[in-house]
Amino acid sequence: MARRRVSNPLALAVLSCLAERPMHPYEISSTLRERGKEQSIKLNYGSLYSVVEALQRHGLIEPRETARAGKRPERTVYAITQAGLDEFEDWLAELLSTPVKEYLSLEAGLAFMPGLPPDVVARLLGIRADRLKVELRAVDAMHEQARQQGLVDLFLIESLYRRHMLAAELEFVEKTVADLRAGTFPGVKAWARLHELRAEGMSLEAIFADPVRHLGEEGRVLLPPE
Amino acid sequence: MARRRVSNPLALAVLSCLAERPMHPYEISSTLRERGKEQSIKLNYGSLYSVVEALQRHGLIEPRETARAGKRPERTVYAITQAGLDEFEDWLAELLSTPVKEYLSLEAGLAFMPGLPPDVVARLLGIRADRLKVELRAVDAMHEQARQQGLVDLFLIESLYRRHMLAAELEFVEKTVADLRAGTFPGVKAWARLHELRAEGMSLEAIFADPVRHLGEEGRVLLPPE
DNA sequence: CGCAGGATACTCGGAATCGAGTAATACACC
DNA sequence: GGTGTATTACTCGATTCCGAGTATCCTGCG
Repeated sequence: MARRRVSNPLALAVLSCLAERPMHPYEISSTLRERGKEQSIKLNYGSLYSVVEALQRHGLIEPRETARAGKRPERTVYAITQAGLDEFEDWLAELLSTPVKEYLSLEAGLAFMPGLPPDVVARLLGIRADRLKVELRAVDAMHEQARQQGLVDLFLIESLYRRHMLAAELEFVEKTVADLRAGTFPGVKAWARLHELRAEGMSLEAIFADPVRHLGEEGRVLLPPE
Repeated sequence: MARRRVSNPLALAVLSCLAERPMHPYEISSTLRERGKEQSIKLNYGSLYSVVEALQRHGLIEPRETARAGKRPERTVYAITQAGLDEFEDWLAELLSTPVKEYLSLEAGLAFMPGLPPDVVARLLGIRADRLKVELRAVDAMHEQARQQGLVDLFLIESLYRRHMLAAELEFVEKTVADLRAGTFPGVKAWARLHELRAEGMSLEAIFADPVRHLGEEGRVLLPPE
């Protein structure tokens, strides 16, 4: 992703619009919004205009005409160049063929999960599960409506993917909550004990200094591997 | 996420380390790396030092001592404050309980998928599926090794989540490839025809002007809803 | 006819990001 | 004792991001 001349995904959206026909920046943003693409690509004005400028600088698009209606700010209409078309296809091919490491917010949360006691984590993840269900219902309602308007899957595919991933996350969260609640989550006893001691005023440093003594055999997992 | 004083997730990682004991920035980075957290949180030096400075500015951490060994650059050791501990717990709770809209790169790719012909897309997604399988095997090997070293799920949870999501993505990609190959993907005929016409030199604008004529009945989906 | 409210069309500058570069020390090995 | 490579520990500034703010125009309604 880093080696692309213009790396903001919004640039791909701009190229995609201009591959259809010349437009001015604001028209691009309206078109994307109308088609629901702003669900898949972060769209904000600041980025749009700087991305358009960068695309022009690199010869991927070029200004076609600058019309001025009345005292409005002038609108510059851009057209895609051959280099831009090539870049669009190449970029799209890369996006489809090559997984990139994404930093999901839940992954960050889970990475530091032991920082809260297990019963609290179970409660919080339970809340997340409820919210995911709400989101899933909203996506389903949207699909229902889109289908009634005659839209085929071809134009909903990114949303279907989104739904699939939401459902997968829900599955994982619910399984984790169940394990925590049932006490079958490996290491949960030492984890709970650690937070009890902390609540009694013991410092993490003191607990880590001799985990087996403070947390029992399960505390052994805190010792360095060697 | 926007209302947090320091919004870079790396700040959460810093707080998490300092909740254990005071450290200097470089030590934080080594600790995170050692524990594999840099898989879940983007860690680079530039961000680390600016995040530490921001945390200090907001009173979430404070400098404890600045040691200088020889002519080395001085190392400032930071400790977490009570405000920092509160922020850590609150942030963690939010991450666990509240889904946020993430912009996945495949979602962007799928959103503009019709920009390439269906057979090409099928091939590209096939490549992606292969790469996902490679990644899954790598994750599995890592887990195998971690378990042999006595690590419990508690410290692998973020990686287990990652694996779960990778598997879900693979499932979606394989299903889509199968539908495309079988020709059962809704709208695929018009989509393929559109790229044939383009290859013959017809412009997208011309095709969109009268989709039903150029693409047959299936082309109707390109007409505006009304 | 006047005017509120929405759509159109951007601008701006402060904040965040990033990774290459630097510079000192430690350690191994010949 | 010299040399080369790895590790420690950061710095810097060029880019990128972003969203609140601004200014104009259109439209319908009383």
